[in-house]
Amino acid sequence: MARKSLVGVVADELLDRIISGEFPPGSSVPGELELSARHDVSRMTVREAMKTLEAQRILSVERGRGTFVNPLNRWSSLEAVLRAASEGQNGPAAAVQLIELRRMLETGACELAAQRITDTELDSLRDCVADMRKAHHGNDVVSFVAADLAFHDQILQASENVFVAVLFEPLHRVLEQGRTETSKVPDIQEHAIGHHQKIYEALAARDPQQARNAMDAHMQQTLSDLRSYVLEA
Amino acid sequence: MARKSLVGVVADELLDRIISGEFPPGSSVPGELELSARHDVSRMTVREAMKTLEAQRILSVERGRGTFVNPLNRWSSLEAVLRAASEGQNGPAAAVQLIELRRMLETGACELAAQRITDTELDSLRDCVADMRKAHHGNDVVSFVAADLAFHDQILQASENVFVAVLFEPLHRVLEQGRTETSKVPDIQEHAIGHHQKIYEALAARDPQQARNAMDAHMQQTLSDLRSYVLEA
DNA sequence: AAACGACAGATGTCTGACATCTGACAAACT
DNA sequence: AGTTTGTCAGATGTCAGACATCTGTCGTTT
Repeated sequence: MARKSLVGVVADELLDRIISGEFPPGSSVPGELELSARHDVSRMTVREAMKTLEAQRILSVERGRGTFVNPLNRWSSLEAVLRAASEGQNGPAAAVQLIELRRMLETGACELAAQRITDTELDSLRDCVADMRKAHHGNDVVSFVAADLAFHDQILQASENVFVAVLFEPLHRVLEQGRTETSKVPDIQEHAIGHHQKIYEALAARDPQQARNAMDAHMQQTLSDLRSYVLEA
Repeated sequence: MARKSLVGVVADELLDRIISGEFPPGSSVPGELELSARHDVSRMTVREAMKTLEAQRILSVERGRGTFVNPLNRWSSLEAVLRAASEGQNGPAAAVQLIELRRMLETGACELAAQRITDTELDSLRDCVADMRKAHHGNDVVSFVAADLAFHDQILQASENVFVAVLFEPLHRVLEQGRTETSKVPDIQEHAIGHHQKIYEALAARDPQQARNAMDAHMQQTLSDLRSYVLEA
């Protein structure tokens, strides 16, 4: 079961203690010796755990002084920030903020893609929509989600902006599960197909503004889907 | 002078070798023993360097098999991706893509901020613009840039979206230097003041669409400033 | 031909030691 | 008194060597 390395466990536990507020930003975390005693591991293991948190800018290690917690806005790990932001009753608020972020990136990428997309990529998009239709009629949720993701991935790639793709990747992972849930509802599937179709048409027309608006409508729909899904839960 | 730790040096060198194409995505990097011999450091030092790269999803370590390079789109470090994307003659293209990304985030944040900004935050924005004017008349480039950055930071904060702030932070660092350069030109300063004024007015009116457009105009201006700056260099 | 076992090579972890940096306090010097 | 300097505790940085455990491979056995 526990397939994680000791380093990962220690890093996770330490991050949990940080997120729980035990070590607020600016304060110092216990020394390596103390942590190695607490978790019953060697000092090297603690050091490697610290290094992973330091690489994510969650901790700042200062030689001779100690190790300190950085303020949240310095963290470079979306996942860690998500964990921190979802603490307590902030889960729904964090989810909304994630969708807002996704909206910015996807609408922006879509606008760029309209100016740069190739015919081959357009064909690929058309195929994705066709796959979504087929999966919809066949009640194949897994294939539906796969085609949905492929569609958005293709647009990201067509935007020819590496950085957008990089920033979007962690979002991809985080939003994946929720997507599968909402995609189970047939009505939502139909909505999605319609929106994707319109996005495709706008891209085929190579009209940046229209592409942006089409994607924006899709995102708004997703947000409202999420709201109703979260409310009933 | 060399104030970096050995771990940092090893990690940097290894990342350089990866970026240079010596270890393409999917391939394996040399084993810990080989690297420790090459860099004349202990195995622990190499391991900690690897851990920093692994935490940034640049490497995937698989026990018993080896350590492998992830494809670029899996990397989670904007800075590392920037280094990779700027290789060779791709520097200008990467810079343009960065601005595109910044445009997405800032226009999006500005749109959100228009719906959520407080009177206190509006006052702060007004002060920033005033500071920019003062610095402009006094030929104080440093103060000008500081007020400029404070203005954008304030909007980010008013958007009340933690994730946008997190994603933007590395951009902040990367774009800082270039900003100081372009801000030296008086004409560009005047343009910036005008744009900031309009952004402020749109936010004060709490009009999301207008705020978005005002920020977008500012970003377009910045992009064209960059183009002319890059072209002449 | 399939199953098993030995083996090489890779990462995971531990132990203990020494080096070096920082901050603080006390002794020594002006 | 005020400043400098020395020393020390505590923190991180690095090293060396050892053993554990996982993976893929290659013979050997059945």
